[in-house]
Amino acid sequence: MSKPSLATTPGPTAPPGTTPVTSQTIATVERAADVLVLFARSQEASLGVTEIAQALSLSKAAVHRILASLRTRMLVEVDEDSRRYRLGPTAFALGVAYQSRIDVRQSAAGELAALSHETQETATLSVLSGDSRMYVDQVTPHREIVMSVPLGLMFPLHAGASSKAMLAFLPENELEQALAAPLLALTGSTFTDVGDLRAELARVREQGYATSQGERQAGAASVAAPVFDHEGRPIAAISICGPAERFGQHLQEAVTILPAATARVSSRLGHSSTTKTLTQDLVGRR
Amino acid sequence: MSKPSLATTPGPTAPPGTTPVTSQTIATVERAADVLVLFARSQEASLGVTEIAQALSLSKAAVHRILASLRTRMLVEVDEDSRRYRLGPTAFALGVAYQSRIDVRQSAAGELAALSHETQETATLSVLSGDSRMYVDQVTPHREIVMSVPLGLMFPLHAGASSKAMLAFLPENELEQALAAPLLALTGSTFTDVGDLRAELARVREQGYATSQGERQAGAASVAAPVFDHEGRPIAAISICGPAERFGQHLQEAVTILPAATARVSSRLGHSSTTKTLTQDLVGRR
DNA sequence: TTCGCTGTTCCAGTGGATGGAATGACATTC
DNA sequence: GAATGTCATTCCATCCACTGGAACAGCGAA
Repeated sequence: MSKPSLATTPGPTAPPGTTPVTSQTIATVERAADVLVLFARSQEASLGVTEIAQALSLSKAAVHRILASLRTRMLVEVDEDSRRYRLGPTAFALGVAYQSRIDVRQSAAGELAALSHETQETATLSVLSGDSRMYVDQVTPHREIVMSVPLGLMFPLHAGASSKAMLAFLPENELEQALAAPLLALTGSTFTDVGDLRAELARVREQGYATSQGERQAGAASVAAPVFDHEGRPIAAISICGPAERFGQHLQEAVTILPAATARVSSRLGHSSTTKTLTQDLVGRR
Repeated sequence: MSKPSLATTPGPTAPPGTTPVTSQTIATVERAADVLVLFARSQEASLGVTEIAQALSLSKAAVHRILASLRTRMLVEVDEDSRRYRLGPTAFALGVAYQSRIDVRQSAAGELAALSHETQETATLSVLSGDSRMYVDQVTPHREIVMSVPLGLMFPLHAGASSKAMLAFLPENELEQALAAPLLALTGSTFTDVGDLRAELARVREQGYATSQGERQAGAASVAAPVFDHEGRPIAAISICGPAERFGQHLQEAVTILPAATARVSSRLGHSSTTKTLTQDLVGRR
């Protein structure tokens, strides 16, 4: 037993992401975090104590104490009448704080607006986090039928143009880790065979961008290119997306302006041409 | 000793708001919440363990364990190189979830856009939470010089038009509680005398709206009116605000359209004319 | 009323969080 | 390149505070 026992209770909620997190953790804090995550994920506007306790396999007493604690910091609020709980203003403050800190969002905001304007389709920004990605911004064009993506939700890295754009440029070990998990089908077009996906990722590396026809969302088409940080790691992706019936044939046109836009964002984040060679090495790999 | 000892350690971070929260709480969870709140409040993009430990008077070991725990749920992230921590994507997800739940935001969005368009000034939405308020939305006009308010930050209830609009219609006991605390001056124009403020609140109740000339923010002028929920409680306020030198003289013009807008939002939230009589009772009070 | 369902509080027992000190990992300085 | 300072991280025995089952309370429905 050389490795220290990782105290973490292997609860129902998914463990680590890319980083193993070997450090000692506090079970109570993780439980409290699970409660918050449950509020974020749940479709319900408010949750009851019993409901939460069942969903997380905790005792009602424990959930009640956690909610009382979160309440003192206004992370959750209680409806005095129905005795049901909902997220509090501090949750909003955390979201605003996160947005203002991630500089990729500021760096990309202008490009999103320009891309959306030029293509008259929706431009989105996703960030990589662990083994998932999340939309953090979008700009929709002024027209009747537009595509709108859900902000703040996690999506797997094997489905959709933005996902593949980042996945393709991940370091070998992280890529393998991502491909190790079963490839769940979100739609009928999602890659579910690892071999097919590997071939697709090789294409993405050669081209520098990825396309998708309804892989994540049926009826949607998109092009996406990765954004690199100062170390040459893919940390975000910008996509242009729209309804498949009208945008499906115009993906190639969007490709002419997209990689230039992501390159500008990358360079603003300190991604130099020297680090770029690092990504060039990946092109040949299978 | 009829009252059970409330276990909560009376830490440096502010305790309860309006609701006493007598329930038993978990000190560890409150500490973890304090860490998150610190991230939200801090201007720094990232924080170190020692920094956090000092700010919250906790041991480095405790802070480290808390961060490790929050990390497993991606509420915070680590920069592997600098070993400094920052908010993680789950923080963003919580913010988005909060936004999508508070229906006052949806109900008011259209009104904000219309008000901003008509006045060519900034329209804002604040929500009441405990003994503070927070901006949750704003619409700025398309012109060179515009006023922009900070979303997600807490402000006291005695300064600014939005604050006074809500404070004036609070139930007696909550109003007294709010007035019990010392009235800190945010600018030279902030009400710091309780008597003056009471007289001002009586005016607000008669008029149905509040005005401010630089009470919260020097150089800003604003008009605000309250939004009521189905129980007749003031839960939010809509304001129109702009730079004092050009908007200061036009407050009265904005008043003609603002109360109608807030009334529409209130009624959308179930505020009927019968409950309105409840607020009428307040008008006479001193 | 009685039932069944909530959320909340109580309690004693013990498992786990605690903090001081030791260690490791970098930078920065001499 | 050794030495110093400053971080983050880990270790460990102590003891406190979190735990969960059960009892209680409050509500609406039958």
